[in-house]
Amino acid sequence: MKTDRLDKGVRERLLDTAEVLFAADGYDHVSIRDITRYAQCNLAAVNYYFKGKQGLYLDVFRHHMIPRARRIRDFFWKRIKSEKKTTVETVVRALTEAYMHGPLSQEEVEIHHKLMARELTNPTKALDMMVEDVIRPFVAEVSALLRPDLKSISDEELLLDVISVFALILYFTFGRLPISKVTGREYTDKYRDKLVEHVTRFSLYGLGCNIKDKET
Amino acid sequence: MKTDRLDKGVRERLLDTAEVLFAADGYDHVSIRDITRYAQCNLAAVNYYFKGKQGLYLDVFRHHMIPRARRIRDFFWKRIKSEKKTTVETVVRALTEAYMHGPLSQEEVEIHHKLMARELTNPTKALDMMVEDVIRPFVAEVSALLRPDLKSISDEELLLDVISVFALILYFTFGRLPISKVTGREYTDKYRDKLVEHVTRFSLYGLGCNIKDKET
DNA sequence: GTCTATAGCAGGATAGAC
DNA sequence: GTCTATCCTGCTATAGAC
Repeated sequence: MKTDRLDKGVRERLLDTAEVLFAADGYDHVSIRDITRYAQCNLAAVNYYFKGKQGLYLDVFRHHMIPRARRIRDFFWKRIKSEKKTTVETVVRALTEAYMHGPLSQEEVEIHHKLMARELTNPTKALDMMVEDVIRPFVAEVSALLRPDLKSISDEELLLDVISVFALILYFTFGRLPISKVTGREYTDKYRDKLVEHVTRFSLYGLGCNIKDKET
Repeated sequence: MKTDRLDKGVRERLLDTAEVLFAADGYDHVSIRDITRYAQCNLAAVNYYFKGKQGLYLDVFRHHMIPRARRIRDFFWKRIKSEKKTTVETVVRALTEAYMHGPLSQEEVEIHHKLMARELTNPTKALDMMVEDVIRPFVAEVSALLRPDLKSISDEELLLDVISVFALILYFTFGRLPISKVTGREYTDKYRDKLVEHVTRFSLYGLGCNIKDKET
């Protein structure tokens, strides 16, 4: 995200900068004075382009967050379609890796989840957008994929199962802070690999399936 | 928490009120003007008793959050000690119910998790206090309880397993908002029972153990 | 101990020059 | 389209009367 180059146009620079700052410090702690200073443009530009701070915030979701979430989804689907056969294991693994080793840079993952986490605790219109445009459809698609292999459970149970898998993935991705505090381990690349394995295994067992042994 | 009665003393009223308001709207959105108005005391009282807004916030954690978390822990232990034999199932179930059907009123659960969720995304000194005083010891205790039944895995795996169980419990407790949006169901008592069953089952399977059938 | 009044600052928004 | 200057509101914190 260090692409706030001056050749990008004020509008884009504002979106880039605002996203980084909002993620880092939260909506309230960031002033439009901060944003315009970092974006190297004038204070009034925010009002000119986005009709105010709130408008800028929503446009960050419209133009960055939603497309980025779609990239995770596309990555997942490409993976699924490349498999000969979709089993519970391939689905869960593809999902975990789409988040943890997917199309997003580490920096983007960080930003994305910080903003999402903030929305969960301070819900605004942006959360509704994410739920409607990305989360709900994605959950539905994953549920449909798993349906054939989990015949014995109800639709409602299936939904809760899928949510649980997402919960684990999200928790281990965005909860790095307390997790690091409790485990005493930094999120190095190596540790992230370990977490991917852990989440995949735990989810698979959780779904009631046995995972085939697989060299890590 | 509607116990902000005038006979409680200004100090206690301020702690009660501040907790409710901070949980509902977040530290930044709540002014000491709001707090003192609701607590029916003077604006200057916050500075007099707590040396400022931040001091009040930290004292909410010291005097409400930490003791409350300890109550969950105590509830869990009482339950464990009443069992003839501690199995993985009894531990997981006791843990889930301590959070979801435990010693806290629904209102307290709400407040507690909102404040914790806010700390996770906006970490302050309060999070360190919670981790050191409550979370880390509790995780260690649960790990020790499970150790005998999960001999085959390393300490590190065990820790991740325990964190995963907590992750599910916390997600389904504090993540009610997006979950309701996705499932389209309100968190009624009946639905909460269902969630307890789901979390317990998913965790047990996740830990690699088979759950005995049990009438729901 | 409790209150009023106010200092002192920072923020969002906007009017209007260029 | 871009910028400066400014308005207005709201905040925390404190000084000092009672």
